[in-house]
Amino acid sequence: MVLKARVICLLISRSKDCLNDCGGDAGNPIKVSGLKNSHGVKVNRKKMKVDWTHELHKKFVQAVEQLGVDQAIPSRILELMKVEGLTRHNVASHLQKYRMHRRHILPREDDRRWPYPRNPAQRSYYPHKPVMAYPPYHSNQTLPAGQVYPAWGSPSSYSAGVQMWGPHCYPAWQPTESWHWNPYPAMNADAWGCPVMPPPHTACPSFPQNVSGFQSFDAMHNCSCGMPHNSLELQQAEEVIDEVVREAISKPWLPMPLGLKPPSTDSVLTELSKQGISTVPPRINGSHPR
DNA sequence: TAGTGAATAT
DNA sequence: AATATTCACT
Repeated sequence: MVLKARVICLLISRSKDCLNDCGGDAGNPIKVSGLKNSHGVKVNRKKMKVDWTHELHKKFVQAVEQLGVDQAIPSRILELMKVEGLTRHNVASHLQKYRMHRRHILPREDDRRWPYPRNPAQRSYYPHKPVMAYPPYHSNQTLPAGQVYPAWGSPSSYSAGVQMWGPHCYPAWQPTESWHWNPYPAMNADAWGCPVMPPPHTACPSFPQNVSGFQSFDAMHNCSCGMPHNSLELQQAEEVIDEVVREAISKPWLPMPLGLKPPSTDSVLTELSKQGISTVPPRINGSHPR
C-alpha cells in the first residue's frame, strides 16, 4: 500500500511536496530529496534555506510550548528541536514570524506586552505568557488550581497541506463568533500560536466546537472529526461548556469568557420579562466579591 | 562577546 | 511571502 502510493507519487511528480507526503517511515513525513536532510533542512549548500515544512514547524511549536513563550529563545528552541543542519539564526527567523503571527491573533493583549523587555528580570514581569490566546482576563488573573480554560483556535491554519496564516487565515472582517474553541489544543500543534500538549486518550477530539472546521491539518486528514461520536464524548463536551458557563455566572464581574460580549441591558430586561420577571433589583455598584 | 529581537534585504 | 541577514541592544 505504502509502496504503491510512493510509486504513484514518483510517477506524478518529483516535487518536494509529493516526496514529503509519500515518505518512507510513517513517523517522519519529511523525506530526503537530494540536498535536504530528513527534516527538510538543506545540508549540502553553503547558503542553506530551511524549508519550514509541516513537520518541522510542528517540532518548532512543540519546543516553544515546552519552554513556554517566556523562555522560548532561539538557542533553547534549537536544542529541543534537535534538527540537524538547523541553525539558531534559522530558528530566530522563524520565531520572529511566529511571534508576528501571534501578535496578529492577539492584537490587544500582545500590544500591551510586546516587545519583551530585554532584561531577563523585566521579562519575568510577564510570567507564563500563554502560547495561545485565552480570554483576556485569564492571562493576568490567577485561576483556581487545576482549572484549565480551553484555548482559542481559529479556522484551519493549514489548508490542503499548505501553511496558511496571516490575513488569509484571519481576515480582519472575520467575526470572533466564527472562531472556534478547542478544548484539546494538542490537536492543533501544527498551527501557528497553538499550544502543544499531550493528546487525550481519544485519538481524535470530538467536541462540538470542532464542527465548524477548526481542525488541524493532521486532524483533517487523519480522522473524521465532527460531532461527538458517543454519549460519553457528548457528555464531556457538555461538561466543558457547563464549566465555562458556571464560571461566567458565578463571577459576573469578570469579562465574558470566550471573547463574548455581555448582553445589552435591554435584551436582558426583555428576556427577564419573558420569564415573568418584571422587577430588577438596583445594582450595587462596585461591591462584587473578589 | 554571545545571544536576542526587530528591521531590513533577498 | 518566506527566509536570511544585519543591526542595535543587553
